Amino acid sequence: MSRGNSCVPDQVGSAEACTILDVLGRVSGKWSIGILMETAHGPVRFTGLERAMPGISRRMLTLTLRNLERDGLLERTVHPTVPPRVEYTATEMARELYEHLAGLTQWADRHRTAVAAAREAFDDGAHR
Amino acid sequence: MSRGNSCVPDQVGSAEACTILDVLGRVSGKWSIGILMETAHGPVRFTGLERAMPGISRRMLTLTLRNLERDGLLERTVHPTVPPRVEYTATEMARELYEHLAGLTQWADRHRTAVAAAREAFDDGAHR
DNA sequence: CAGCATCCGTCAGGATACTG
DNA sequence: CAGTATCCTGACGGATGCTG
Repeated sequence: MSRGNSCVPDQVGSAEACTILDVLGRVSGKWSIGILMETAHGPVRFTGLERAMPGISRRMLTLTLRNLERDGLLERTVHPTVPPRVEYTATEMARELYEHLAGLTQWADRHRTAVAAAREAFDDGAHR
Repeated sequence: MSRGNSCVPDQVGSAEACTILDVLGRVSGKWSIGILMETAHGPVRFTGLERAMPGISRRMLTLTLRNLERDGLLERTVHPTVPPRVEYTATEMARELYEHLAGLTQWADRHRTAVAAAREAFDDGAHR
């Protein structure tokens, strides 16, 4: 999903589609949602997040945190101690967003078997 | 977003995060949502979709249609006439999904200015 | 501890030509 | 008309080493 989407307006229903794409772009990264979930219930430190998201690289953790902070979804608090201590917390806005995402989860749960069946049927009939 | 996500289970809240990522993966493509909107209210032909989505390439139109069909979100009907005539319609499942996506649009609308402000503040303080 | 810099592989997606 | 087949580019994301 490209950031900086300029959303050209001469398209049927584009305004709505672009808005959705815009917000999806904010959370469709591989780690964004996990981090939002992790920070939803209070401050978490950098290392804490690293442990909570097995497999994430330092680079991606930093990048994802920066993007979420930039959009106002995460609050970053630096305690000027030594060693440094940085805490991340999801903003109210982010928690609201998560509520809507939960709606998608419910949809997925309801139609899980239907989707699986459709896939099987499709992949099945394909190579024949 | 990688398809075929195996969703390793030894992660905090991973089940939920994976479910969301899974459904997001289905619609976070550049054209998926636009096509779902276009086909939500009745059958549309290939060329019709091509016209309705300015900028899309034949390749991406075909790929997106195939993926949506594979997941059971689109129904593909071939009329064996000459010239060929193929029609696509969103399934009931897809229309339900779109309802939930609309929730995201509302969130975006409510927080549009807040997000813009956060970005400006962030980008502003960055190079100083 | 909490990062930034660098290199590199993979893949979504664009452009274009060809076909049943 | 409705695709398939190639080629190509850029963005996303992984691995690793260095630092205030």
